[in-house]
Amino acid sequence: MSTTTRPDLLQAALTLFAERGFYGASIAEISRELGLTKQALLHHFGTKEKLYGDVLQLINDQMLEQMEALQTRPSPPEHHLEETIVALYGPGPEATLGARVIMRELLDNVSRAEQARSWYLKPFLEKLIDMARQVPGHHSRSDGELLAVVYQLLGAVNYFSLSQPTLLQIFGKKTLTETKKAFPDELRKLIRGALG
Amino acid sequence: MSTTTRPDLLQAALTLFAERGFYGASIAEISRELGLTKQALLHHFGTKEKLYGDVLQLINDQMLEQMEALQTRPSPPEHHLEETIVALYGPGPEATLGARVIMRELLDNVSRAEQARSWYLKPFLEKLIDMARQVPGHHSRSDGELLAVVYQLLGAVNYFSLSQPTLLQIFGKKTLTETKKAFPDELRKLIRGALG
DNA sequence: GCATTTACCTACCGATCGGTAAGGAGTCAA
DNA sequence: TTGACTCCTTACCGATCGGTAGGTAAATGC
Repeated sequence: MSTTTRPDLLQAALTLFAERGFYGASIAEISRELGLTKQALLHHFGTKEKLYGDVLQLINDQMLEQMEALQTRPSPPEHHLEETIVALYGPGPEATLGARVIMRELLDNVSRAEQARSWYLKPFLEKLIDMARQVPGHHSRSDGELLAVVYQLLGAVNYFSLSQPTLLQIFGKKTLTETKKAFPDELRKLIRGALG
Repeated sequence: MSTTTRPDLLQAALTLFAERGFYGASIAEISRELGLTKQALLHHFGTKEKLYGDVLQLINDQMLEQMEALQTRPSPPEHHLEETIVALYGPGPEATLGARVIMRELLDNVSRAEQARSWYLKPFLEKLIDMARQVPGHHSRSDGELLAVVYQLLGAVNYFSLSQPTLLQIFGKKTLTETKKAFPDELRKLIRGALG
């Protein structure tokens, strides 16, 4: 097995799935990105669905890796969750590629046949729920209640990240720069409000 | 022009665009939903792009209508924004159809050629920014800063709404019921935290 | 040194995509 | 009665979709 082709194809697939979605990105285009034919891609991944599954797996691994990197520095639990959420806010476009794919997956797997893929997200969400339960005053809350808290925080940070290109078109560079600058501080205020 | 066909087609298109996205929903399937041929649909709307534009227009009209309905009851400004955000939280699946299409539009118009459609969202966002500025302590803040606040609140409510089908698969009915029950109260706590 | 596997290719498949052409059935006004 | 218009049809079109079949050339294993 070539040591570079497969990861390169995975990265190209991640980018195109993020930009155009599962239906909008064709395997011909993904492979063309590297000067290959779609049959080279099918040789490595079998089907488009399997390629997509591998992309989701890659994103999941990267997210968990990032979370564990943060966990090495010990800190009070409420800070820990706050830092984890804030860390999800990557202002650059390439930082949000994974978030875009996940958002599309959340939207799509309602209708697509194979739905088992949503389970890729479970470890990540459970880790966040555990973190929330460590916060003073939340020890005895149920998973469901904590999921509400966690998901609102996830939405607050992710929704904006995904919308940045569109917001740039609507409001222009100057306003969006102000927004990006104000975002982390506002986000921390919001997190503390939500955690009581 | 038939008075029922066109709105029916629009509604079917809205549903399918919400479920499968612009690329995933074909005009053949949309029209088949109503027992017509795709040529009947093309007769009414010309092209798929135009149909999609009309769907966005419909969603925009409905959202502004809902906002104006809330505005009739006078209330202190911080309550007004809070109620507007909370009202966006519709637990049912059909209530979030518009939000799904908008989310897909936010994701897609990065790559699609015609980007002018994102302007459909501008009046809605500007109205929210105005509301935020009425809140005590926020009178002198810039549009960009207020956009950060508003967008975090939008994300907090919308991200969960869109994710409900997936969360049901991951966590099961019992946990999700807890989450839905806890959601509005947590949301209000979060909003008050964000607005200081 | 020979067999197998890997990594790609060209050629092709049926299905479906968005869209065009042309016309039929019904309504309505002149 | 005729012409115009609306609504919707069948019959296509070229392009592209995901995927299969079969082969080649190079690397790898024994």
